[in-house]
Amino acid sequence: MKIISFVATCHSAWVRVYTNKSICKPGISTNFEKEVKCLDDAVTLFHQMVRMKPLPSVVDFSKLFKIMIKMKHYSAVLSLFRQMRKLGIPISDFILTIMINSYCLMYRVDCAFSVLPIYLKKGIPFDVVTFNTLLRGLFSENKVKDAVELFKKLVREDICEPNDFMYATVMNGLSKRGHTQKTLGLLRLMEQGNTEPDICIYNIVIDALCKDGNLDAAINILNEMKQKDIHPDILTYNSFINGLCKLGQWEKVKTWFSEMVNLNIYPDVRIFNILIDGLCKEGKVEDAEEVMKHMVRKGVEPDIFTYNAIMDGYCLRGQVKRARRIFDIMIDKSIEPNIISYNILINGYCMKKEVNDAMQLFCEISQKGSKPDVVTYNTILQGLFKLGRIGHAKKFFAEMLSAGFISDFYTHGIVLNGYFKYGLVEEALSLFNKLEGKRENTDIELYNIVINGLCNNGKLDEACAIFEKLSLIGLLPNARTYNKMIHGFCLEGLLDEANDMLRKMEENGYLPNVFTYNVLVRGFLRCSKITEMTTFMKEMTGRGFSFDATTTELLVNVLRESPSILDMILELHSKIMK
DNA sequence: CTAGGGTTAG
Repeated sequence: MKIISFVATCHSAWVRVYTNKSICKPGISTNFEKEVKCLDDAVTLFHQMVRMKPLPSVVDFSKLFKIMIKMKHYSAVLSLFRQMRKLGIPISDFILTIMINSYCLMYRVDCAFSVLPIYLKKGIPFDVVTFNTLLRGLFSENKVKDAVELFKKLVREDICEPNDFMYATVMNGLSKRGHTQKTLGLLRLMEQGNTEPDICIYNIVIDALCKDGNLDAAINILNEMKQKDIHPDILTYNSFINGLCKLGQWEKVKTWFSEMVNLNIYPDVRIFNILIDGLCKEGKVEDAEEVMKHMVRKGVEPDIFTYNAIMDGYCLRGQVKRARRIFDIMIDKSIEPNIISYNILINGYCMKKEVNDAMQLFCEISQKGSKPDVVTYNTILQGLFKLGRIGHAKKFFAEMLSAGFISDFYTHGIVLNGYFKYGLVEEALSLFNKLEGKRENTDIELYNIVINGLCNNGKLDEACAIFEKLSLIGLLPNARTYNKMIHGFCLEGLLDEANDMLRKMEENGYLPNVFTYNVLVRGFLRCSKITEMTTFMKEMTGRGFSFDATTTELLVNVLRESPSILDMILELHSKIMK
């Protein structure tokens, strides 16, 4: 059954159960929310409030600040807070937490810590919320080490007893930054302590495992949770369905979707978006559009995520014109495109080498009230390098920096790769040296690019020197690093050295993969070392790897010259085919 | 009135 008819069936089942229930939002209506529409309103209200006699309570000030934070006027909140203190208006622990949070939301966790002395001065005790807010701030600036240290300190020195909120903050911070095992460790720690993990905690762990593609482990956690009589909710299903979509396991997606509906969990726009995005990434954009029509019929309105996913789906298939039509439809439905919508289309144009259209759209962004971001620049840079428009690319990179954008890891990768690809070794190394000087050289992938670039430009010695330097910087080579080095040795016909590198790779726990074998086979092939080549080919096919296009082409050429290896090739071929 | 979990682009 197709996904769409399946979704439809599930949905009708749900609608039968729920049609009579009305969904009511909890009413958080305050007078403020209606009155305060912009920053000016908030400031005006604040000045009215401080003149009132008697003064409004600290709760009212908190409410006002909360609204301002919602409107993202963080620095204004801080400035009003300073005025409050100057006027001698009493403050509370709530207000102080709001200040800490404002700093954190501005990515100024250092300033957030400087609020702590005010607690001491006013005799307000720290509580678990104070530290929890600070932990969130640390994570949001990717200061994982500091966050973990603070958390450990709180526990070790008995400064505050972590509650479920704090565990959730730390676990979410860790899991979102790839530390799935540490997240799992904290779950186990909780189970030993006084705080019982709740559905939120389990969802964090399950989501991390699903994102890693480790669905089996996620299911184990789900079963543990069920044994404690904690039931999965829509977010749990979200994680599983997302994980299954990414693995392309559509049959299982159906099973989980139907299970969810049978539990009377109503699919919302987010879970439909996951489904739609999964279908689009797999090239099934028509199915995705069907799902979208279905959700509209059921009263779930598509949002910007829905449209962006479908646009990306068409772009990935090279149908930028259709993507553009979706873009226009979205605007007709009064959904304002965001920078991601533009980036998707720009990427679509760049993939088709239509960089002029991409540039035109780039110019439209600011006219339409949006702002380009680093992704926009990276996408266009990549497009320019792809077309070999080096001069334009250099100019665009310079423009990006002078416009105040901070180049990121992707930018550096794109520019370095581009320079090396067109033989601009000097420029590449000059940029690389700058990055090393700014200590922006903490990612092994950056080194992989440089090693690869040097090898491809006949500078094997310099590549070796950089490879040797890795341990000094404290970076561990990964499988790609070894592959690039092996590739470099093979290019120079240094097959013994390539073999040594392969040994090192295995010693450090990396099994040769499909790239390693292809590179080695090509290396031996080029040097007509047929016996060695045969050994690798057998090992390779034995592990289920096949030859890529470049290797196949080389093989065909070699066959013309030495037909004697034909038998062996046919034998290996039949092994791969079965 | 302060804090926690799910979807998009390079």
